[in-house]
Amino acid sequence: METDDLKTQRYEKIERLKELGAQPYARIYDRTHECSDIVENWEKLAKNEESVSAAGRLITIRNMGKASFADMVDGSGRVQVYFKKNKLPEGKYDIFKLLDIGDIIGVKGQVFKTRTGEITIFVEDFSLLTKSLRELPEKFHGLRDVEIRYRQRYVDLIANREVKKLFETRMKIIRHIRNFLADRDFLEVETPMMQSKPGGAAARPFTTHHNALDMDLYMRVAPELYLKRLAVGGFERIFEINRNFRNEGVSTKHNPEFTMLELYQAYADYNDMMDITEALVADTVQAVHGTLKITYQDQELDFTPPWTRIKWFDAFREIGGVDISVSVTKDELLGICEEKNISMDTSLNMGQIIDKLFGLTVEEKLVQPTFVYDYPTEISPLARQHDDAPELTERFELFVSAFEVANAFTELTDPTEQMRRFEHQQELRDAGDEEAHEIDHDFIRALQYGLPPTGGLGIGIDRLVMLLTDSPTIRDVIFFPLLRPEK
RNA sequence: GAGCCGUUAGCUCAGUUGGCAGAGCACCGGACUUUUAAUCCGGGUGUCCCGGGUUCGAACCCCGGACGGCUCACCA
Repeated sequence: METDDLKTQRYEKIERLKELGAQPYARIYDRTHECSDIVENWEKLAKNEESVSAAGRLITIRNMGKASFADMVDGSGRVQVYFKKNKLPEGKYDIFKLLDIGDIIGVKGQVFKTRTGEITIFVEDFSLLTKSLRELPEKFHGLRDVEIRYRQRYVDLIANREVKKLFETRMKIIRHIRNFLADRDFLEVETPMMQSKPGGAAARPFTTHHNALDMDLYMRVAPELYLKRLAVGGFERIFEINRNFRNEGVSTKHNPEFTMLELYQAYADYNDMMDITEALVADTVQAVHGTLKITYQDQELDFTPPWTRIKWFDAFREIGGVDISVSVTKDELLGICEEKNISMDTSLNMGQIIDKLFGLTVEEKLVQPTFVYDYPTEISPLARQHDDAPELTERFELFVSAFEVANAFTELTDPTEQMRRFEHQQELRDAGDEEAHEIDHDFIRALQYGLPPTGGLGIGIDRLVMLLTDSPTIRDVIFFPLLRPEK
């Protein structure tokens, strides 16, 4: 046999099937049960001698001459099917013999239990519904090659059932979060993904172009500034779960497009945001695992509230071993880096250095859920400063297993102060910090109409899903992670 | 963007000192009417990622490239 030709073989089989009266690509099939229903309710079904119909993909075939067993899976699970030549309509067994692993079929028959105890459909009649032209990966080892798994996720989902389960968990987590927020009277809204001015986070955007209007547009790096505009408009409890796009590195924790929850609550502050974060995450962990203690990459994580809350400068000193105050100078910081053998790009600005140093000395040690709060104003351009300490903001981040999961603050509502912050950002930008904010005059205008005191929260959904599914890389929780094109 | 590692049959993987390209599953042919990674007999289906080089001879050694993974950098 020539090589090319599994597909050739299968095209030939299609012709033979057609000659035998089978349609290789059927329109529809009426099912009475899903596979798992049949397995769960088999006693009743067998006793009543009910004829059931089910459909699914053949994943194994054990041929024994004039009879054969096969396993069939549908969206619910797996069931065994039994084809016996003299129980099928005349000539139908010849059609069965032309079926391959990977084909999708519909079967009709009675349920019974084999002498080895396997619940099985005794097929009285069946139809080919969709012929498969490609071989599925080997049944025993499954599909391991991560490149094929990510590029051809459809094969991964067929070959590795636990991958399908993982994504089902992802969807359940998101649904759970939506329900949690709906129960608390939050409305889900949608704001622009394409923005003429990207804002709301310190990140480099993707650029695109609108032809008819001949204008450059940016894929959003965050919905924040639009959501706050809606808060100005009178929406007191809103959230958005949607994609953000950042034109930055790809890693086990970063994909260029990722899913973010942002929520805003009027007449609330960052303490309320800590409470809602704790409740939302703990509730979701409980819903997925039935417990608040889970394992992530061999680490025990305990989500039982209350979680540790530590001030940013206290964390820096107690956990990072960096004893500084908010009046620290750039030279002092660089001295500390040298002392600690941390290589630091000296051209970075003050905020970038202090943020990076915090990341390197503190974050990696925050394994159990920990709120770090009261961030420097320098690195928090959209957060409200403390009344009695304007160099600090009412902002926190949540860390779990050494990575950031949430970021929240009491929103800055004073348009004059916001303008000052934007102007400072613009200076940083002019000095070479490409991630610093541009001035958004319309956002200032919105604040001038009056944003009520508001608390805001962002949670990285992909990272939360990683934690709850014990996934070592973000690519495992995104159906189609970004890869370079093939060939 | 940098360093390290990987790429061999549809899939999972071996491949000796540089000397005819291998196994299991899948697939094809045959046997088998309750199997469970069914079993038994027969069959190897290949651009060894790509392009150069060294050599009598390269999957193997050297150079360049592609894609992927990990670590770092950047970030969430």
